[in-house]
Amino acid sequence: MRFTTQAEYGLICTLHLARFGAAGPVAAREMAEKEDLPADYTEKILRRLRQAGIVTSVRGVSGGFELARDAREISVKDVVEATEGSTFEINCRQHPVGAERCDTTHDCSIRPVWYALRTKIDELLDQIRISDLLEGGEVGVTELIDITWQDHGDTNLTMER
Amino acid sequence: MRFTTQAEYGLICTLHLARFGAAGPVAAREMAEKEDLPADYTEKILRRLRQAGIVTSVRGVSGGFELARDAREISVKDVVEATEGSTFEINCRQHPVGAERCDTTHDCSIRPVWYALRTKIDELLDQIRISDLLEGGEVGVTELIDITWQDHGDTNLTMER
DNA sequence: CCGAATCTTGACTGATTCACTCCGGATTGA
DNA sequence: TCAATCCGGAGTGAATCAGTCAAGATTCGG
Repeated sequence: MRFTTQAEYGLICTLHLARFGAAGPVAAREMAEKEDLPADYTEKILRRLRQAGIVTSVRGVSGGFELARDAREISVKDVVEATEGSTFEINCRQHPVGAERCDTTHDCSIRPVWYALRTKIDELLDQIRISDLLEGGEVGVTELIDITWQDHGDTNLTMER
Repeated sequence: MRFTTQAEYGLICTLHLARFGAAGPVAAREMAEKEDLPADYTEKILRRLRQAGIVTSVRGVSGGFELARDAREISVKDVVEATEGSTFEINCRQHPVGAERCDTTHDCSIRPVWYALRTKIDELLDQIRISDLLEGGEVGVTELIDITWQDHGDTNLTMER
């Protein structure tokens, strides 16, 4: 199981706009060149990000793309869902293993595993914002996530231990 | 992102053996028929489970497959890794987005996200054992996982709250 | 108002993966 | 010996992936 290049490119583009987009819209071609990504494909990804409301586009000569909102308000989950369509797909619906077995009326002890997994994945990806990836580099982000995911919303937990 | 049918079939087969395998080895064809799975494909999956040491096989006329160890000692992660090869693949190695960018010497703030996600996924799938899926049905398993995943190994936490 | 730069949409394509099937063989019990 | 089973690997059609390409719409500078 893996994410396709679209999620990766989507994050790279969003991150690029968060870094360099303050001065005004960045052209897709320029972004692709700077990030060393295939130009036409980059345009396609940016289109998806726009359709999802993550970036806005300006047409015309000095047009390009900008973040639609603050980087703190854009999660990795937003970008992944925009580019891949979903974070973790439950097979029961789109790729059922036999119509009967995967019907919701049929009792299946495996199904809760996939739902739990999806919840877990979404929780993590939703916690991580584009702003978190902007500074601190790889080491900084690693430390940040380490803290974040031991938290689960109970802020006293770490201190009490 | 999703798991292929192999993970699903792998779980179904392992679960089948946990349920009905006590009396002796179950033939692949018989299992496929009872579980309504494609016969040849089922054999292939069982082969992978055997190669991973999850099941053992007995050849000859009344041969078949049995669990290699107690169902409590087999996690969903074991089965997924056996059938799919891995739980969550980090693209940086197998599907790098440009050799330079994904080189380990290059600082990449996105990489920690994928590593954190893999850790999360593995944690959950490792906690859930085949024995957990045997009884209680879909509702029972859902409740069990709900409890399990709020635990994170700190057993006092739930009580103290 | 023309043309260059840009975004927009959708069709198209080669490579890979998925979800199987098929076949020839090895092993074992009756 | 023979039938039932497992074993290993090759083969196959369909879907998905990772892009490309072409034709059009929009905007700005001159």
